[in-house]
Amino acid sequence: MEGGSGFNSVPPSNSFDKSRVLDVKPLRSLKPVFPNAPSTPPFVCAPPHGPFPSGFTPFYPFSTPQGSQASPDNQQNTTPVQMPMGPTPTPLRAFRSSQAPEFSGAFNGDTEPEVGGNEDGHVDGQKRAARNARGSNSSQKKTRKNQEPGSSRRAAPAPKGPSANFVVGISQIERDDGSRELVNHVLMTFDALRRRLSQIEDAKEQSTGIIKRPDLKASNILMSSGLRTNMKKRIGVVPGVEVGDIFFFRMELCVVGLHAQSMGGIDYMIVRGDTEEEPLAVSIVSSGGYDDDAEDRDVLIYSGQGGNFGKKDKQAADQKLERGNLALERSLRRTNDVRVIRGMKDSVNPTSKVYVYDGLYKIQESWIESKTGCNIFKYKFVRLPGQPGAFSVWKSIQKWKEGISSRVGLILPDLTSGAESTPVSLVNDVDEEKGPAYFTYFSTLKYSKSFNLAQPSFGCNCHNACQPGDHNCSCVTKNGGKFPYTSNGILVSRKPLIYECGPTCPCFPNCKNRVSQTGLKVHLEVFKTTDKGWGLRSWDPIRAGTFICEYAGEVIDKVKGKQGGEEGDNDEYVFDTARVYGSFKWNYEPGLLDEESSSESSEEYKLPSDLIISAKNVGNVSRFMNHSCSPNVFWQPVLYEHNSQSFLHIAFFAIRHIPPMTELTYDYGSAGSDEVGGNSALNKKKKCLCGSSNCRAYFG
DNA sequence: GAACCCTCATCTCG
DNA sequence: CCGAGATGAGGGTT
Repeated sequence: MEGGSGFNSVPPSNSFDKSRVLDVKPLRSLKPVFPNAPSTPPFVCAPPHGPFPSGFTPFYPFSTPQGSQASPDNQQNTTPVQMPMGPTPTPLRAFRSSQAPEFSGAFNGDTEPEVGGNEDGHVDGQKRAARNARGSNSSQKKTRKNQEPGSSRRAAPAPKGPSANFVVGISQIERDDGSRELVNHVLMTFDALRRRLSQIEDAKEQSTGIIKRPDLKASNILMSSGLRTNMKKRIGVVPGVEVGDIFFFRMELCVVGLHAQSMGGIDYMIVRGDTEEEPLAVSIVSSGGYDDDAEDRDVLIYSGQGGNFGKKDKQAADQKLERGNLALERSLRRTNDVRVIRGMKDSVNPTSKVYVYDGLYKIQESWIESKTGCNIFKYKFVRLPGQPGAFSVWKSIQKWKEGISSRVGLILPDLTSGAESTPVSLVNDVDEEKGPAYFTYFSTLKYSKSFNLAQPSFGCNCHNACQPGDHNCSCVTKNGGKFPYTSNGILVSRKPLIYECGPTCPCFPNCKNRVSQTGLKVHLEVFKTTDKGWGLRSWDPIRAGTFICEYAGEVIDKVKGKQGGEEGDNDEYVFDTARVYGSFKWNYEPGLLDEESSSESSEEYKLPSDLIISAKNVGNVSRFMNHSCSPNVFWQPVLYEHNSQSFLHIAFFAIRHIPPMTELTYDYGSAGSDEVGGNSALNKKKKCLCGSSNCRAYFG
């Protein structure tokens, strides 16, 4: 693979290594910008193929015992996609007969079927509010009746009462129908709360060994505050949720309206036709509890629910054609789209799961299988064509990792030549360029002198790993008494400055307060973008708050002026904390918990002094991260000691959950206008290519 | 391993 | 008979 063109991969030497030479000019976001269309859902919901057969089919319950409804055995190896032996789709004439023109749109979200029952969630909201009140969270805003009795929400979409529709900034309409911004906001609030609750839990004495569920607590608070969106159930696309989006908790699916059941795998709604009501499936979660067949990328064999399979001390039984199973059956006949969420093991954190929204599917057939004498329903889901890859991307990555198929366009399997514990691949699948320009890989900062603090500084005295609740640990104290990371190493809050344990501290290297010093944890890839030169992305899913990498390079001494002489002027690889960075909010809102001082959770950086780093000649993966005006990564100053001297570092963390193969970006900020040389600062600005809806057009 | 939470279905009461 | 509220069942998750 590597013998080829361009450069030689020479064995790594531990000393100064100039061998990792990649000799092409760097390029970093310099092309003209074509702003993307606003973030509409990435695909249109087109009917999968051709016109459907019309007319009636005789009522076709597969509940009529297994007779002719073949088990897949006798058709297993035939082509899966076209015309199965399943029932003919019944057109949806029963609904909106007056104006349902074609079948196609009728059930895919264009026209909305009536929703029966569950007129709203307020009842539950109140119940929960009451429940919470007796618990410790008494501070939630009261859920009010935000809908007058008798006003159907469909009939009266406009906000009614003047102020009645706002709780924590989300209007009733927004709670019904979301948007990308809203979904992101809700998810970020959820996770910020969750992290904070974990932090509180971590800090408790071990004696209270009760396992708490911060995810449930967080969602509880959101739900009872009305901080959620897409509450209105719907078939098809959920506004603001995109194919490929990932989630780490079932509750996240709930609060954004992707899948309302907190546990159940099948979510459905009652749809009212002219004559009768029937349940139709809107979404399913396949998470491995049943033996679903998820080998194929576009096909999913899904098992019905119930029957006590896999549960201990419960008698297995036949599954019944009711609830979710019934809804799936009806959806098969109605051929409506069903959202599919695939859950799988999180490779980074094996005890938990990742859920990938894999877009819309249709149910193509169903049958009954027998397992240990009991009947199980099986449903064959087939993915609608034309949607962006989601689960399939995961499958590919899995193959790359197993070495079964190598990455297309792979130039180097590890451009760090072992300098990092996790390899970083170098890939170009868009053109012939063989790699970025020469630089030396180095995984941290090169300081020419120490970072002077007024007060002398020393590490802690812990002799094992520092404990979150330990007030004798000076490192914890320096962080305001709050451990900056959760037990699985996720950053809780942005802060003016984070104090980690350093080489001076006697605590073990596995101390949780050294997150930014432990090297890369996710498998990154430097890749050629189509219009921004080289960029950075990850093979692994990344949780919000995950440490990604630090900005490595040579610290520039301001006194000496511009290092590197003339070239300093157009050094594209400078990181400067003195730039102007737009403020943004990442932390939990203290009002949602019983916490007073919001000043304590300031997100403004406060540095002992400015830090300028150049990664032009020496650097790590960070130098490839491009700018975006709506980034998914932010930087955070981190301080730790070495030989009684403090050193400042810049650590990058994920703003939100980042699906695999999504480009990682952060906000480069802009040079202040007070820069020496007047308008030279302006000249240095570059056109932005981030394409986000709130793009500032220039950066740098 | 235990302690959870959301929705739907059904029941009760006015 | 209807709607509002209460209660129970169901389904896995972390």
